[in-house]
Amino acid sequence: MKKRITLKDVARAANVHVSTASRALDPNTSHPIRDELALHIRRVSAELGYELNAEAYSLRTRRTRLVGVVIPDITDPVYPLILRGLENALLPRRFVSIVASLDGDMSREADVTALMRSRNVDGLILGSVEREDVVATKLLSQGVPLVTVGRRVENESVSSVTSDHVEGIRQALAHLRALGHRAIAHIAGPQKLSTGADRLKAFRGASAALGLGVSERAIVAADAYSIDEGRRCARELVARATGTTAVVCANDRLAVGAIAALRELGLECPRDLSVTGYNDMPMVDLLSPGLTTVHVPLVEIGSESARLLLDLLDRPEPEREARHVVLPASLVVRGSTRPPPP
Amino acid sequence: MKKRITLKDVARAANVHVSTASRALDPNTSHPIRDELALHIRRVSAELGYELNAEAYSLRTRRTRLVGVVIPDITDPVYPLILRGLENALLPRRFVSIVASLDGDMSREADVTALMRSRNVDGLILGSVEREDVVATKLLSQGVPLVTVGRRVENESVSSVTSDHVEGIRQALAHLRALGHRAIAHIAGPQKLSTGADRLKAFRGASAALGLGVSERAIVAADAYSIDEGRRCARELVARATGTTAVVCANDRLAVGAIAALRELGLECPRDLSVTGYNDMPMVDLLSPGLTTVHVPLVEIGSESARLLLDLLDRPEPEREARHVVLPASLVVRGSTRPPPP
DNA sequence: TTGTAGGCGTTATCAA
DNA sequence: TTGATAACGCCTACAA
Repeated sequence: MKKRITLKDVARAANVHVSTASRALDPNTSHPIRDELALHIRRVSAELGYELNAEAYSLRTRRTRLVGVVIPDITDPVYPLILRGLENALLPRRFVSIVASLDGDMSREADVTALMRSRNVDGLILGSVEREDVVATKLLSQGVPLVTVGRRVENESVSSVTSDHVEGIRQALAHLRALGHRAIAHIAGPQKLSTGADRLKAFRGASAALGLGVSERAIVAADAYSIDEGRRCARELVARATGTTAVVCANDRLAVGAIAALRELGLECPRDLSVTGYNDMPMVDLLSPGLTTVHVPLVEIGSESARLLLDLLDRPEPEREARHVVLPASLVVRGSTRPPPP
Repeated sequence: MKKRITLKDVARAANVHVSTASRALDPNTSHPIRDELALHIRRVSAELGYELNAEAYSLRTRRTRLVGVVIPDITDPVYPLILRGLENALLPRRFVSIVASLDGDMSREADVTALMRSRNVDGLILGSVEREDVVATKLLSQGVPLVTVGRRVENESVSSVTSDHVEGIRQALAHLRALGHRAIAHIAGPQKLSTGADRLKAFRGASAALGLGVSERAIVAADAYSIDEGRRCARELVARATGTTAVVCANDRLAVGAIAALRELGLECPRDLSVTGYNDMPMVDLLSPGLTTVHVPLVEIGSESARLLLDLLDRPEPEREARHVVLPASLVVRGSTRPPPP
């Protein structure tokens, strides 16, 4: 590995002092430099192929242009899309992310964020938070710039980007009702998570608004957004909510598990029971039946959360008010829903 | 944000000089320090909650404990698993990765690796390389520690971790042959990629070994590992390779696309045609029919490649010979294969 | 066995 | 408008 060009090399080649070179290369500080000279220095720098040394810069300025990203489970297909959005927004600003997946083990949250802090990340994007999240709360109190993505914490002073659960769930219910369904069950997400709670609340609200009675026994909450939990909840529903003709699931994985469990019980979707999901994750259009689900702009959710964080970082500490962005969600109808059996 | 504890703080609190503190905290250099004193310093350090400043350390030692990872497309479900393996191997060594997805645009490879180099990554893990990869070749010549994952470059001096294509494809063909198939086609991967070329070669080899004639018109190569290309290739096969009863695909996405295209043409898999994939990516077991495919230990491929890179980094420059790890692959039979129609 | 001093590459402050 | 100098936090000869 050849020795890298440093600022000193550029300065020497341009016959100026390093401090002058430093200023000339940073648009923010190049004002005092004679235009002609600045141009010369920049040219020399380019010729030599000079590149700013990231560590030296960070050591001096205490900015790393590094953001930490924590997600619950990278094998959940929604996260690759969110990550893509993040990158799209981060790279043009020359920020880089270090990503950690908790792989379903929330107890790792503290360790992982500690590791990121030890790397002096400028800010954190958290996709793994619970509604009451001790780690997030502590980070906030320590003044770490924070944005949650996909989920919220109850504390309103943490910025967030989510989808419009109220509208998404409303559309799912309205669609089912229009098909003729009246007894509609809900497989809710974990109530520790804002998504689980928000969608359940949306389910109750929309049911009432559509004149659908909600029986408490037609609601069962999953412990995790997994296919297995979807299976379990579907079995429970079948056992205790007879007469149900449709089930709105809080998430695609729950829906996929539910459909599989129904099949194992001899019930065919959509013939016997209609099922909807949430997220429109990749591949659900290829299943048989294709999943009717609430489409969420996952890539935009990612890029928006990065933008929110960059915004925070651009602002001086006192002006860092939290913002809450809600992106539109809308139903996409496929094969897993149809009118109820006669 | 409170001021962080520095080594100087620890030294002051422990009544020693910073150099002593530095030595005491690094197991490699603590030999000269009096055991008792070293212990004391470590205790003080822990009490104060001292953490090494990553940038200062890197600036001084030219090591960042950062590795760059380049993958072709993060929305391809095989990569999240590979990334998980990478993390598993990297985190215990306190290495962190910065990941970039090319999103199918190979021309970004140079920029992305340049960005990573500008961040002074200790090494690179490349999942996106072509067989003749100019970027990889240049990086190698610059002495950058390099490992390719999932794919190889022709240049043998770049370490790689791949699956056993020969055995995987052989098992797929043997299975089809045992079911009674004789006219077996191949949807090959892009021939620019080692996986595409290796699996095609394996297909020819195994066909010969099993006494199956290979008609050249029963082989069509995709331009990318995408569902759409799978569609296109399947249509082409149907048009020109009549009599085919089974098709071995170089990749699951190609297989998924092929099955969809067949259905659009009124051919049902597996009734009319059997199809196999490669990778056993998530969700292919949930499709109808479930995909018979070659299972590849993706997580292990990831962790092994990280281990290979860490190994390189542990070695002094001259001793850095390349290694090529091949992990076992084996067929998992599901619903997409059955005996040919009579 | 411990302390001293210099420097990694950069930016910020102060003089000129 | 430019230059000199110190400092960011750490490691490592070299000296003691």
